[in-house]
Amino acid sequence: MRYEKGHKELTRERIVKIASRRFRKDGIDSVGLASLMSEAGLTHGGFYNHFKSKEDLVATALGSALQDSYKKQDRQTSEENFAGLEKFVRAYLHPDHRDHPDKGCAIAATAAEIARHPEATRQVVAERIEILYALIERHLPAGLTPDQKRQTAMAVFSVMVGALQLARIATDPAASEQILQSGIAAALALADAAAG
Amino acid sequence: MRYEKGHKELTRERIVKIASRRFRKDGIDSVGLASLMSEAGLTHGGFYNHFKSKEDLVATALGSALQDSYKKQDRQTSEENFAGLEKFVRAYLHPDHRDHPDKGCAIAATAAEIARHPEATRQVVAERIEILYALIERHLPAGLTPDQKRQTAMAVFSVMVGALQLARIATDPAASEQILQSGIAAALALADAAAG
DNA sequence: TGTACATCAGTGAACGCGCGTTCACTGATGTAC
DNA sequence: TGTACATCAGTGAACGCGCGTTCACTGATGTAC
Repeated sequence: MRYEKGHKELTRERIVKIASRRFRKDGIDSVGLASLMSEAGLTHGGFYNHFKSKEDLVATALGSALQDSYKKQDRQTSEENFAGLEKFVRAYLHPDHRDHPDKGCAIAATAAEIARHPEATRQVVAERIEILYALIERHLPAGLTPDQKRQTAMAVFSVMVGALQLARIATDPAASEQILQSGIAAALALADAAAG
Repeated sequence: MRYEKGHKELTRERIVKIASRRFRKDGIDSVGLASLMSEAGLTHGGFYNHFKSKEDLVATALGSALQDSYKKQDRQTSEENFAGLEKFVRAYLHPDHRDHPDKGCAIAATAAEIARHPEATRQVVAERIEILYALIERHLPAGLTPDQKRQTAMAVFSVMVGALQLARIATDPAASEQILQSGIAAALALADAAAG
């Protein structure tokens, strides 16, 4: 049957939103198209009206998830100074984020898996990561050269991603908490050291 | 048919070695038991003579991969000082390691996936990570308290894991190289700052 | 030393199931007249 | 305004395939006598 104008676009957005949550929760490979479509209230046959392949959806959903993360972070930590960076880092390495990957950073949730995907998908993600570096750089001292800023932003994000993943693996709650804390301290120390 | 003494143990070790390589190369979920057994020159039916489930193999193979990593690192960087740490960090964040996950660190290759596995599996991995923290701590200045050492070791390893994964995602070779360099600089700065 | 038998690592077929992808079909709405 | 028809998002069955797991069977070797 024929549907009202805008109906297809809404359905597509619904699929992308569900996929971006499920990929972060269960990993990309584990999520089947049939279960995804059924969660969207559809049968799986219609998937290819919206995407040319699963890989197409993967790139779209990861890109969307990362864009949403930035919007959220930007709203919360708009101050372009060290305090803003501290808020950003503390929110990222908060137990809430550790315990809810499905609503969190898609990089931390799928990094190793993304690395095994085709260049086209990695390119989409790489572009979003560039934006994230830029977002971190905005909070760094003005005196630094662009290269120093980029270098520091990369290191800060590396420690954030690594610490979150290690905290998620840890079985001992105290050890997990300590990893988060060490990540916060390290990220801030790196940003601070770059300033001095 | 009946086999010579020690035959079964050799077969088991062969399966574990192949699994530990394949899990790092392709991810845990993507590797099927049939293809694993066939690579070991066996049919898949015999798998359950050696392991009680795929999950059993996953824990065994990850534990084995990590143990092998430590042996290798220990041989290469036995100096218990900053120079030893620098060697360790530079080897970990070397392009060779980035480009050959199948022979590298199992944490960096599967971190987010491990976090989704049952507690028993995560426990095995968590114990190996503890050993890795201890290995890093041996290279830190003697003056630090045990807590300071642990905190620093966690942060150093976090930045190593995060940087390696981000370098593997990057599509631009120069950006990938820069991530590795920023990780090296950051890991050493963190260890150095802890000393001062 | 020679024979009879128990052992058990590995075989190969089968279980039900989900995978990504294709395709002929449906039918309410938008469009053309 | 009313009728005829084209559109196309979504349906549901089917494709070949691989998944983890189970199980009755094989047959060369080790063991007992």
